[in-house]
Amino acid sequence: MNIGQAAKHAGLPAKTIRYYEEIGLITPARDANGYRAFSTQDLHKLTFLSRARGLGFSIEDCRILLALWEDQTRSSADVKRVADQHLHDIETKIADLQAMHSTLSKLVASCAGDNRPDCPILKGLQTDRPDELT
Amino acid sequence: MNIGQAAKHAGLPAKTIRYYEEIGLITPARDANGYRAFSTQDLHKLTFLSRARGLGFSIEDCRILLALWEDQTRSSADVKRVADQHLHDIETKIADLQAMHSTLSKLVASCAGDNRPDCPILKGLQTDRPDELT
DNA sequence: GCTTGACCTTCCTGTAACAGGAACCCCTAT
DNA sequence: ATAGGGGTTCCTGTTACAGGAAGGTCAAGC
Repeated sequence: MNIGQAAKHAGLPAKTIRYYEEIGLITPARDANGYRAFSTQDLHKLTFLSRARGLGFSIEDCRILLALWEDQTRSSADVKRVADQHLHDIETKIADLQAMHSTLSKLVASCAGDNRPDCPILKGLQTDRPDELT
Repeated sequence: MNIGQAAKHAGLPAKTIRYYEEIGLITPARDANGYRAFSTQDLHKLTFLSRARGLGFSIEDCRILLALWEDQTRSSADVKRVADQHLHDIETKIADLQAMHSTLSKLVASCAGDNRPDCPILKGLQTDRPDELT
C-alpha cells in the first residue's frame, strides 16, 4: 500500500508519515520504484501513533509506548507509568490555562471595548497583580 | 541599567530580553562599552511583555498590544478584540486538554499497573474509539 | 599593576513536530 | 505524446527562546 492510502487509513498526513520514518518510528519496505510499501503491521503502528499523538503524548513517549506495545513481555505497570506522567502533565497545563483564563477574563469583562482609549486590560498588563485593579 | 538588573526587575531571563531586542520589541540604548542601557521606559515595556507572555499572549500579539499600549489614541475596542480572541483560544485549548484527560484517565484507571503484560491502555491506543472498550 | 570573578557582548546550534514548496520521477488513461 | 495524479528527496520556515563558546569589561583585592 502506498503512502497516500496509508495516510487515509491512519488519519495522518503523508508528510507526517515520512517524518515518522525519518525519525525511526516506522520502517516501511520499498517497492522497486522506490515508493514506500506499507504492510498491515505498518498500518497498525501508524494508527497507534495517530491515537497516541491525539492524546497528546510526545513523540518520545510514543516511541516508548510503541516499543511496549510490541513487547509481549512488557509489564502493564511500565505503560501505566508513562500514561500517568502524561496525565499529570495535562493536569498541570489545564491548571495553567485556567489561571490565565481567570485573570484574562476578568480584565476583558472590565473593558468597555468602545472607541475611548481608557483600557483596563492594558492597565492590568502593566501592573504586577492585575487582579488587584478595581 | 544593565541587562542583568533589568532582567531581575522584569522577571525575565537576560537571554529573553536580548531576543526581544533582536525581534524589535524593544530598542535599549547602548553605553560606550557596548552594554545595553535600559531606561525606565524600557523597564516598563519589559514588565508589560513579561505580564502579557505570562497570560499566554503570543509574541506577535504582544507586539500589537505593546503598540496599542503606547498609542494614546487607541480604542479600547482594539485591545479587547485581541484579548477576546486569545481568551477564546485558551478556552479551545482547555477543552482539547480536558477531552484528552477524560479519555486517558479512563484508560489509566482501567489498567492494573502490575507486572502482567495485559494492558487496557495499549488496547485503547490501537482502537479508534477507546472509550468503547469495557 | 595584576589577577580574579562577575558581568557583558556576539554568534552558532538545538529544540518539537511537522508544513510548504521546489525539482524531479512514475504510472495510467486518453 | 501528453496530461494528471500519484510518488520521491531536499531545503527552508515555524515558536520562543536555551545552552554554550569565545572574548571584551569592570570593580575589588593584593
